[in-house]
Amino acid sequence: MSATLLENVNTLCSDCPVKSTTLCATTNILGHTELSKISHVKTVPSGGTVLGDDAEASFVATVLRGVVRVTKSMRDGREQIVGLVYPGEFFGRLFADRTSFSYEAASDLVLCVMDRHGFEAVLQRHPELEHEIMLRGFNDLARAYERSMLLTAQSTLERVSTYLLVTLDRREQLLEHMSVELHKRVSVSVLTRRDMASYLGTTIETISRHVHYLAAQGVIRIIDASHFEVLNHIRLMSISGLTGSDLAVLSGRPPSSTTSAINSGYK
Amino acid sequence: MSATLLENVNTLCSDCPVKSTTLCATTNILGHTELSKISHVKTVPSGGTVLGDDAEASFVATVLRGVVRVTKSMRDGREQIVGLVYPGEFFGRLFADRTSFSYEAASDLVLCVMDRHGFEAVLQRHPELEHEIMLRGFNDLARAYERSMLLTAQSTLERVSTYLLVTLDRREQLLEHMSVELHKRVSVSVLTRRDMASYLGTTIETISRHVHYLAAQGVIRIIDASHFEVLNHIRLMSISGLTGSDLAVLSGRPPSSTTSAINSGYK
DNA sequence: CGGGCGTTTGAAGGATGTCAATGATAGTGG
DNA sequence: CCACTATCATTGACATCCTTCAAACGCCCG
Repeated sequence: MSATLLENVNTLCSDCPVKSTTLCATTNILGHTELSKISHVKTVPSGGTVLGDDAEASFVATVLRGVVRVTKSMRDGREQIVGLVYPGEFFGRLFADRTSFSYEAASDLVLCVMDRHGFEAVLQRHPELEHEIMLRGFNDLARAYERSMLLTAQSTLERVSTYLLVTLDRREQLLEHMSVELHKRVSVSVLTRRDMASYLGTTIETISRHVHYLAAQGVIRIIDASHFEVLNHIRLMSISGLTGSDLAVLSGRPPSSTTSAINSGYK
Repeated sequence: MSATLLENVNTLCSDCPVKSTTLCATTNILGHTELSKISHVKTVPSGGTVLGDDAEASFVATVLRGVVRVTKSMRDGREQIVGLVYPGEFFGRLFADRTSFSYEAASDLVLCVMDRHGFEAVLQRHPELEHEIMLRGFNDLARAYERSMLLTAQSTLERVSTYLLVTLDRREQLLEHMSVELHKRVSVSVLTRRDMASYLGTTIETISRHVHYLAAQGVIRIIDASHFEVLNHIRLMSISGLTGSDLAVLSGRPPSSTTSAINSGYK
């Protein structure tokens, strides 16, 4: 694990790497102050558990750096990744005492952790924040529905293609925010093959085969096991079978969230 | 279609068949009055479209009778049921101009329809209602995650078993509310085989085979194509591979929603 | 240099989809 | 009232995608 990422983490909100996309950006100074009072920065090394399954839901958090995997286990031990949480996104179980899923570090994590009860109290005083939480929940739901289709209607090759497109999209979103233009068109998977397989509902062998098939077709170029240059974006989209708006939902770019109109009512 | 179900529908809230489990039950007289002003009863015959995909999200609704199927289509025409909405539950796309999914009548429907903008306005004036909408969204999300696991980690036999258990549970919930004790342990599928297949991510042939396999094992008794008596509940649960709380989530029985504590803050 | 982990590659087997034909049921019109 | 037709469900034979099992390879780190 790259220890450098977890060292010397700045805990000032003004230096927050995702401040423009978090909940904090949707409230006023007062709400912001209240939130900062109950939050603190926490790091979790890759593979670590943030919140176990059926554990006390004592806190919620925003991801500052890294990716959280949300998993669900069956009685016999089979485990399945049901969702991923990317930087700027919020996760945790609100208004319930116990978690229904396990939250784990898919990579080295930097989190902005908030006490759950404290957070719920802030929500009560700030309807605009609760509104934002609700909207984010709707987006999560749309993404989950999209994934339902992905996991059943799509073949494994289509799923792998979709995954490459989503990671590419997410990477470009991050670069946009950081105002950097280099290394575009490169899809970066923070997940190990094992996690990819679990997330896509298949096996590491099948993924390996499909990735190499796409490379043989000239659609992508394999840089290393987790970096892929997308050579033919159109073709990759065509193979994935998805529409642009499908991918937007999966990449966390809400297609037409007309939240501003209603939001203004709260100010 | 059974036309009788859609005839002479009573439009009085006091006669609402699901009044104890709807949103309406979570607000005060004032909110209730506001809601009733913007709502009206609407019937849709089985197979009809309630809201098309990428249509104007002009209204939202509560299901009074019947089941709504939420579907998503791919470019090439493949269609997938991503969710079902049962009586007492709410559906629709809030705070967005266009739907991302298609909502269709899986059976004859009686809906309590509300103008979307009007409903959003009521939510603004009644935080306790928006809070309830949010909680229901969280439950929907948990159910969608549960389904992600179901559709990938589980075999088709396990999925069929799960479906039978869920329909049994939902039926018993309905009977509870209606204070009737007859025909317990009978699983009733309102879905056609085609819809079942789409919902479970498999084919009608596979479902047919598994249902008959379960009957041959003495786990269920096939009454007709849509009615199944569950003879060995323990065994069926064991075959499904799920835990009791997994099934609770899928059946719409939230395991431990401690909403009362926070809700009291609003009153 | 050696061990362990992650990935790749190959071969074989199985679960499930596909194709096809028959049977059951309900609604329709004569 | 009864054939007639359409839709749905069942059943069988076959095809195939994908998993499983197995082994080799590469790479990082001790």
